[in-house]
Amino acid sequence: MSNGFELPVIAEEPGPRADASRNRARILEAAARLFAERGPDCVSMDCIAEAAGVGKGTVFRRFGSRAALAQAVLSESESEFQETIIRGAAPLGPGAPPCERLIAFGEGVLDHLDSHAALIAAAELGGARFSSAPYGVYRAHVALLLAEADPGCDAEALAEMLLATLTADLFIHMRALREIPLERLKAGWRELVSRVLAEQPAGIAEAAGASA
Amino acid sequence: MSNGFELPVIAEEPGPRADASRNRARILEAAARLFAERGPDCVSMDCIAEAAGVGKGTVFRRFGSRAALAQAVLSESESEFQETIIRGAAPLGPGAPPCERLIAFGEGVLDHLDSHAALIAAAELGGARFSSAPYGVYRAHVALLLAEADPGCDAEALAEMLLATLTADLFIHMRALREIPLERLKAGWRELVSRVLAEQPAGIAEAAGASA
DNA sequence: CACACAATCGGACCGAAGTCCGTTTAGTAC
DNA sequence: GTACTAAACGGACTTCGGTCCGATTGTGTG
Repeated sequence: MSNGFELPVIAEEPGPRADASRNRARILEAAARLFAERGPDCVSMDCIAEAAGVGKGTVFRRFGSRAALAQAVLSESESEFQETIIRGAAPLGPGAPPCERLIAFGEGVLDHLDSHAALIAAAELGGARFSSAPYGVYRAHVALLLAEADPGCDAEALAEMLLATLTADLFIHMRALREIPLERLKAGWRELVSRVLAEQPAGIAEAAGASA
Repeated sequence: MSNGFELPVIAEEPGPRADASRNRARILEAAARLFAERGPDCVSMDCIAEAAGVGKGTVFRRFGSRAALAQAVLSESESEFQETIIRGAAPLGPGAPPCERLIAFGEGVLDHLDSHAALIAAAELGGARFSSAPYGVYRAHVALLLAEADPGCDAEALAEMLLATLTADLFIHMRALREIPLERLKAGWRELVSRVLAEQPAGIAEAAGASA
């Protein structure tokens, strides 16, 4: 590989080729613009490829699928939100009691959905939701808060169930089809979380569990 | 339309043509068989049409979409379950207190998912879940039980949120990907419902709601 | 600068859902 | 039995997500 006189080659990361990263940026830009202009449902992948000035194969090689492209378009606002959760001010960030943080978290997600519902729905298509990076972060965050607030509960399962109430599909159904205003959804979330984390009269689940 | 001597034509319901209903039955039979044999994800609509001995156009004219066909295949076991909920024995049917009925309902849905997850997932594709007949029944049922157990709550919103924890997508994710056993999912549901319907220390949601 | 090679490109291609429309047929009236 | 019509039929067609592979090009080397 090298003789004694050259600089040692330390796992030289090749780095992406110039045209590759340029095309990646072009595609993201075109996708973001078209999604915003016409709505994600009215933009095909061919269309994005053409607008970006690349072949369709390139779009799929870079992003793998339509859902993944939508996730990539969202990733900026997404990391911003995650940053606020992890290092931001209370009650969203650390400092507030877990119940309040959980409430603030759900309200934050609902706000996020309110601005990008269609795009987030596209990013969650076909089970992509569960394998996405943000979902992993959310799951860990909610489970941690639950465990902190009530060490006796099944935080893993409850976290996943609580997150199920914050999907884009349900949000769109509630807002558009059933015409429930955003504020009522937030109130519903507060109600749900408050009840889940209220002090439990001992042994309720066990007593009712007889129906199994 | 008629002279005075003929029998009056009283909004004569035409009824379906013989070939139409025969084809409908054939398609349902073929779809049920193929879905069961190969799994819903490995059966195309062309394939079902061929197996039923009809053209693809006929399949779509009868059922409208893949999701709707899956719903039709499920409808028998579905109505059975609904019958049990409405007129069956307690705690699933009437007679038990609402909290226990709600727990039994969720456990019943989870059992249903355990036997038909893939097919139910196919039936819920693309927002079809919310517009399906069963979802309407479930929503009304859960909202009624919630209102009965706690007249002060937002039963509509809570019902929709609780149902969100019983989707096929989440079930498949929890069972297959995260390897959570059925019994733990049921325990999670019991825990969730018990907490939501436990006696509320007054004013929790309002106190916490300051984070909005 | 010429070369080599690996990474990238791009568009032809594929399978599947859903639509369209010319053709066929069940049911009815005579 | 014949004629008529509304309904149903069926398969060609369109669109779209995703794959494949031969052509192209960026980049490091001598």
